[in-house]
Amino acid sequence: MASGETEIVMERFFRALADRTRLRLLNLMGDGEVCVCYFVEVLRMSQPKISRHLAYLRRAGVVAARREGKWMHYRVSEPAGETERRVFREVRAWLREEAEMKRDRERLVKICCAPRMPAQLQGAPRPRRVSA
Amino acid sequence: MASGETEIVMERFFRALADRTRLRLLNLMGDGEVCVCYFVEVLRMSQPKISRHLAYLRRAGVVAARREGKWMHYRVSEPAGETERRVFREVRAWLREEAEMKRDRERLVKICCAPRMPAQLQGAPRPRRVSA
DNA sequence: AGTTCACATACGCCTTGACAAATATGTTCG
DNA sequence: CGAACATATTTGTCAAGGCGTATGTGAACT
Repeated sequence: MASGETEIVMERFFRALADRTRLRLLNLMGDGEVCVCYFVEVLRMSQPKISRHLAYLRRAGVVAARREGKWMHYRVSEPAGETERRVFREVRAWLREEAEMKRDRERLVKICCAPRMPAQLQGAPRPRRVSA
Repeated sequence: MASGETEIVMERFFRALADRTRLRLLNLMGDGEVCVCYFVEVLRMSQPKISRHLAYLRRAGVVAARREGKWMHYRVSEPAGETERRVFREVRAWLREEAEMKRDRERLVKICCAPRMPAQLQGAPRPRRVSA
C-alpha cells in the first residue's frame, strides 16, 4: 500500500456514510445479500440513482457485489482491522434503531416474502435471510 | 423536536466526520479542552480555515465551545443517546490509532508542554490534560 | 477612546457530488 | 443472432462545501 494511503481510509469511509440513501442501502444489507431490484422497490427510487450510490459504496470498500445471472447481489463488506470493524458494527447497530430504517426493513420483508411478488419482481432471487 | 428531524442527525454526524481536517481537530480534543491557537499551531493551517471547520463541527453538535477572555476552548460534546455515544466512542478510538493522529497529539504535547512556548503562543492557556 | 490580540465570518473561486434523463453493457432466452 | 431484461455509466445541471483573502467582532489592555 502506498505511503499515506491509510490516511484517507477514514475520510472515504465517513464520506460513504454521509448520505441518507447510502445509509438506507447499507441498512437493507444488514441481514445478508440483497438484490438491486429490491433496493429499487423498497426505497422507491430510480434504478440509476440506486446504482450510483451502490457504486459509491463499492469504491469506498464498504460493500461488495456478486453477480448471479442477470442479478447483482450486494452485501456489507467487513473492514480488515479490528478497530474499523468495531466502528462499523456500532454504526450498523445505530442504523437498526432509526425509525425510517426500521420501516425500510419492514418493507423489504413484506415485499420479498409476499405470497405473490410484485409484477416487476417476478423471478427475482429472494434474499437469504430477512428480518425486520 | 420536529418530526423527521431525527432522520438527518446521522447524516449530519457523518458529514461532520467526512473531512480530514475535522477528524484531526476532533482527535486533538480527545483528552479535553483545547484552545484554538493550539489547533492552528499543531496543524499548521490558517486560522480562518481552522475556525471554519470548528464552526462546522459546532453546527453538527459534535463539539462545544467555551470562551475564556480572549481565548476560545473547544471540547468534544457527547451525544444524547446511548447508541450514538457508543458509535462516537469507537470512532474516537479509531482516531487514536491512526499514524497522523498520533503525530498530531505528540506535536500538541511538545508545543504546550515545552519549557518555552513558541513566540506566537506566549500566554496562551494550556490544555488541562494532554497525552500523546 | 483607541489599539491590540484572538477568533469569527463574508466573499469569490473552484471542486465534489447529487439528481434526472439518456445511453451503454452484460445476461438470458427464443 | 436479436429481443428483453437487469444493472451500470455518461451527460448536463445545480447546490454544498473546500480554500484563501479580506474584514468584522469581542475582550483586555493603555
